[in-house]
Amino acid sequence: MMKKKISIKDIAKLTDTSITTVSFVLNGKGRISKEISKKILDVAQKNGYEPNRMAVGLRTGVSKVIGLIVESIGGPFFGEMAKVIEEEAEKGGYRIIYCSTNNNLQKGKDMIRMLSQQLVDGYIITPMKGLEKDIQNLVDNEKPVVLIDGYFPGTNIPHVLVDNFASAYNAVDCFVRSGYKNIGMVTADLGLIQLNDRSLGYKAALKDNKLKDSSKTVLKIPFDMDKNEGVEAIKAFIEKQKQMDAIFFTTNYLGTMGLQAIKDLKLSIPEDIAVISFDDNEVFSLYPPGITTIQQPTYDIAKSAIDILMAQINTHKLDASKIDLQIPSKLIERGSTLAKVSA
Amino acid sequence: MMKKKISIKDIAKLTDTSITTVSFVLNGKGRISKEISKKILDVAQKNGYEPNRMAVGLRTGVSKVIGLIVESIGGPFFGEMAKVIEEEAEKGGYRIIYCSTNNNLQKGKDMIRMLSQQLVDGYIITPMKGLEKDIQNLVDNEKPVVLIDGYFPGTNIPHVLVDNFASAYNAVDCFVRSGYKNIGMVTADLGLIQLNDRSLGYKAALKDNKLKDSSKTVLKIPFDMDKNEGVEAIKAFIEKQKQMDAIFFTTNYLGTMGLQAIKDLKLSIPEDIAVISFDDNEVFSLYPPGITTIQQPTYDIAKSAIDILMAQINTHKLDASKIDLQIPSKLIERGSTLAKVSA
DNA sequence: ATCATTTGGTAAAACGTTTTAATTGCCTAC
DNA sequence: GTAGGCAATTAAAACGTTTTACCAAATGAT
Repeated sequence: MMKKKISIKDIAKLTDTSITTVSFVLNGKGRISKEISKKILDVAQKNGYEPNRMAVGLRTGVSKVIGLIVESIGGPFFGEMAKVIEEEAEKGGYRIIYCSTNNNLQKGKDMIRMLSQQLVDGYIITPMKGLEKDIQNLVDNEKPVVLIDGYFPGTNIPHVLVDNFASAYNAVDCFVRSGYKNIGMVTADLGLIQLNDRSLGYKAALKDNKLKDSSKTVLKIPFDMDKNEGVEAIKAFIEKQKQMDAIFFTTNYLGTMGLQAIKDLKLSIPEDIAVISFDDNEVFSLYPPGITTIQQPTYDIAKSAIDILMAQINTHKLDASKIDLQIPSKLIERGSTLAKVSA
Repeated sequence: MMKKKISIKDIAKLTDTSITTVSFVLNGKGRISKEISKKILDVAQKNGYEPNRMAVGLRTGVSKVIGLIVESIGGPFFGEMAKVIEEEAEKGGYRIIYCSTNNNLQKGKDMIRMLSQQLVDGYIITPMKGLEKDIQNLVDNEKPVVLIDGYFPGTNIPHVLVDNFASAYNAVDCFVRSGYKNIGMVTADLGLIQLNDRSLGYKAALKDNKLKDSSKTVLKIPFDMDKNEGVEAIKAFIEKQKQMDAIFFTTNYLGTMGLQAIKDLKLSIPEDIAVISFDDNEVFSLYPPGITTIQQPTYDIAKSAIDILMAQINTHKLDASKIDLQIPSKLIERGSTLAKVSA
């Protein structure tokens, strides 16, 4: 059965022309007469000719593949992104090769090294601490790169992400508008700039609202803590901060851990404690009384990222080094931040 | 800056040997003396030599890439799978190129066609109606293929999936054990064999338990219905079936729609209605009182799939056509199926 | 009529590898 | 000492494209 793939050479033979002619016709390059063109196109069509990407890649140095390196595709945030990126890339004839690092630095380095074996034409990467050198190296070698969801302060690598500072600021503002005054925060210890920006936004908002900004109101979950331990830590935190009437979770997974903790403590939302979490997801919309969240504009982020990458790929001399896109988020207000009734 | 990639030819020049010698040493093939080997290895190492995958691919016809075609990587089920597959593939030096079809048949066909341009060495595909021909074609051309999450009845394509029949059967059994007798089902109209198997399991269990099996107790949500419409449909269904005291949702997304519907109707779980859903996820564990779910063994499925694929790739003559792996699921019992108290 | 230009087409090199078959020198056996 | 065998190395072909440079014939200008 195994019908051999047909090559440009076969087509040349079949149409009594030369390899060059066929290549020209197929790529619309040289000047070939209508008749011959038609004949070649017909034969190619009929035999289902598809160019051998390896050969093209070898000859041209272009793979038509872009590398997507994310922390974990499992999350609700990246799944959505991946979809958009893939869809958009496909329009330009590009495919996505996907790798996840699971926050493992060595794995990240390995992935970059592997992909750089003239395998991909560009990169979309969620940066992690320690990868600066490797990524900068790509940029220096004139490989198109776009960072999403984070960036490296002080470097010139284009990036697009949500406006973390403003988002966190707005969250606190929302609490304040509803009458909450003792606002705690739970964040993670991943060394990620985006989390840091969220912390800064939180602190700035507290300050602007003349609320107490004690380091006591902040809990940092170590990056290697598992889910159960995390829940316990949050429970302890809540019990210790008796006066706290609102909590801001800086990531989606912290938010669900927080809900578990609050449930375990048999506290009610928002009467005992109001809640806002980063990253909207199904849990938050469904969980009674509905959890107020900061919805990241995943579509916009992904779209912008791939657009910028494509622009770099297509026009070689584009200077993308100054691109710093911070996209506003949307605060989805739900029951967990209803106005406080009494004191 | 742009340092040219070093090639095997460069190494040959640098070490005063031939291209062949270098290739042999690097691949541990020919018989080359220790000294020369060492010299070559050293130079290669020092210059960070990496083989050009395109060239290797062209010459050998092996791309070291496998294609993963799924319905949507967004879902909780596939995100997890993708991770395992990627991890496992990497051990064999393979990378994953990923595409999603969004249940669009043409897109599925296109993806297969694109990937087959000698781009990938094997496929892991979640099958959809209408793709039989295209996939069978791959198999006929001796491309390794493994289907996950579904299969084509009557064809000889290896597949691995959860035991849908038994899983649904167990769900009904669980209801019965807890005293529920009027058990409805909500499923989708996607033409997927796995959903069909779940329906069969449900019906068989009803029959074995001598419960009424009326087509009235089954709701089929059309595949093109959006979320809100779906919720409304489920609400109407519940209101109409007054005597119904338990519902089985055949997929994860139907389950969350169902929760929304039940919430809207202000019914309480499990007093007014007991619930089981396919596909465990965070919502179900968190949503009070905890929703009983059928947890798919994602790890096992993914691991088996990639293992079978690798086996096919590595030993060309493996006959995988008879592989039909149905892996048991795990019923996670939570509050939504607590024993019924009275009648 | 002659030279320049355009038009339609092709030969051949190159991309970086793998692999087959050949070459050289050396050793062993008779 | 010569035929055969083995060890170490390499030349060259091939994978399927793209592209440069060239060629022949036809057209146009003088």
